[in-house]
Amino acid sequence: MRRFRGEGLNKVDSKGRVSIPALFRRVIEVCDPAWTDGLQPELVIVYGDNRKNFLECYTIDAIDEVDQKISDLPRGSIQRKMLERLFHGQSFPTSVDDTGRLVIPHKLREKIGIKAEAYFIASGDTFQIWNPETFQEDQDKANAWLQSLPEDFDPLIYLDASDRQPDE
Amino acid sequence: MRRFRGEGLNKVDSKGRVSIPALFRRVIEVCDPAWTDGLQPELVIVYGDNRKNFLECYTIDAIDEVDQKISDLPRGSIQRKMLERLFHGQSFPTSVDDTGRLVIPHKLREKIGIKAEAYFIASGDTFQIWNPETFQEDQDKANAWLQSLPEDFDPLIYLDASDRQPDE
DNA sequence: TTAATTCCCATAAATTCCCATTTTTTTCTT
DNA sequence: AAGAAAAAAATGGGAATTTATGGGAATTAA
Repeated sequence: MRRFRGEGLNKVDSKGRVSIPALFRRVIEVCDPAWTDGLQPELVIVYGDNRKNFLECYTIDAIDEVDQKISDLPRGSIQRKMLERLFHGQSFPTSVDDTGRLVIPHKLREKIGIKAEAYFIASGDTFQIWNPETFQEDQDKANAWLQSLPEDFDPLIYLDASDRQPDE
Repeated sequence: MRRFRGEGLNKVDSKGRVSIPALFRRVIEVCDPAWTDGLQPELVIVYGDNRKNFLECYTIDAIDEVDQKISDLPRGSIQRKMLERLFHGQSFPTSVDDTGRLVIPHKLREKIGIKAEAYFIASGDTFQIWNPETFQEDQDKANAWLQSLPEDFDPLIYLDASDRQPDE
């Protein structure tokens, strides 16, 4: 399973069109089982979690995996209802056009405050679309936190945490 | 099997006509075995569960699946009787007209309190029609619940629950 | 025969498609 | 290693199509 990597800043035109970073397009293509050369690879934009001020973009493979897990949850459970609303309701299926662009609907642009430019950043098997200023603020916070750590602290130490039990 | 995805808010006119979000129409078409280009694709509105304040719309494929399961239940059982009443009796078969609209009968509009606008939201292999205000109230509750969770809580964590055994 | 429903047509706005140009990156050649 | 040529990526604009919506005539039902 290919993963997204990298970041990018592109212009958004008056129709809401924006180029997807070329590296991302390769991943979107490979992760759409129905895609073949010449077709427009599909993806799904999830936007419903109002605690997040960015759009989360899923490949078809990634969203299929989520859908499968949702359908494994008990019918009628509150968790299932919430996740169905978020991933089935508050999401937007779309595709990459033949010039490598995506159309972000007006409503979604408004939601995250995108005007003339959109910032893209990889996040594992999804990527995020931010208003550049909003992202910068978030990044500043992250940097401040890093600054607060000891000079020789290595963030990689966190990786080992996943080997341990929760109460360790 | 295609699934519904997305949401939409459309006007209801004095005749009860309302446009179905275009993305939903594609799914309704594909999931009607009898449909072919030019025909009006069919669907079924289920409205009998009075604990729900929305209409649930089934594609032909989806309702066929439900019918099959009902007919597998023992004749005369209380379960079968209930489901037959709900899905066979308290349901309304209809079709999408050639301008992409649906007519919601007066009785059904009244039942869920629809006046000038109808809100559509996907829910897997069905979609729901709500009075916009009613949905918003429901969504406000969901949001409040999300807000009450820890800052970094990810609803996706529920998905992993399906990997575990029930008593784990 | 009134009222309700269906059918048919019209239009404005939004979206998609198609093509052209610019910019950036890569490759080739000297 | 520099510059030229080629390829790929990003961007812009207009035409064509689709969507959402409104209204009237024809048809059906009560």
